[in-house]
Amino acid sequence: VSLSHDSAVPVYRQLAGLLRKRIATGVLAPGAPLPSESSLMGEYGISRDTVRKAMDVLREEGLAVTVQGKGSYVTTSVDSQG
Amino acid sequence: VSLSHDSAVPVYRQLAGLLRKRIATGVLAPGAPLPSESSLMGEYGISRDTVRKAMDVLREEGLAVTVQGKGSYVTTSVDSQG
DNA sequence: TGGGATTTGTTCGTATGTATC
DNA sequence: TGATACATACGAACAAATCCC
Repeated sequence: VSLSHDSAVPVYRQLAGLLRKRIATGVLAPGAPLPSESSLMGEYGISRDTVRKAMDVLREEGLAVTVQGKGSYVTTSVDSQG
Repeated sequence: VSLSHDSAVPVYRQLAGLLRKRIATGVLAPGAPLPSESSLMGEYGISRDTVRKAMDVLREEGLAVTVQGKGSYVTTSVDSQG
């Protein structure tokens, strides 16, 4: 699995889609920690800025929650307020 | 206070003028921090590029100084070298 | 109590591409 | 052609929260 800079789809959206699929398929279960920013940077050879934009997307979609100093986690029922 | 895209005056110059007035009237005193790029982006619904162009104008006029990782500040006497 | 490592939060610096006027 | 404006992407610095020893 890799990301392309030669795509019409921005890299940060490609990464968001990739993580979204892991969540949808249960590879990342509710409450599970998502990879840290630095690990995603290293794994895909992208900048922190791009990683964070991808996380922004997932948070807006309600799929992830982030805690400063800890990390990001797949949303659980208690994280949802709807 | 808002900015218009339907003006002969570019948005970045409108923003520069708006901040210049705040400085002139003392709303923003010497040494005071100016709003961050992201807050100005959000407040006026404009891009970072446009915000930065406005700050360029203020710096050229000697009204503001900018420090990476910190922010921009209204010029004080010690900031001036003339 | 303290210090270091890890992680996220926020800020500015720079470059490139695209679209519009 | 050039100025304006937005989006994307990578860097760099500083700040704050967490965790562990």
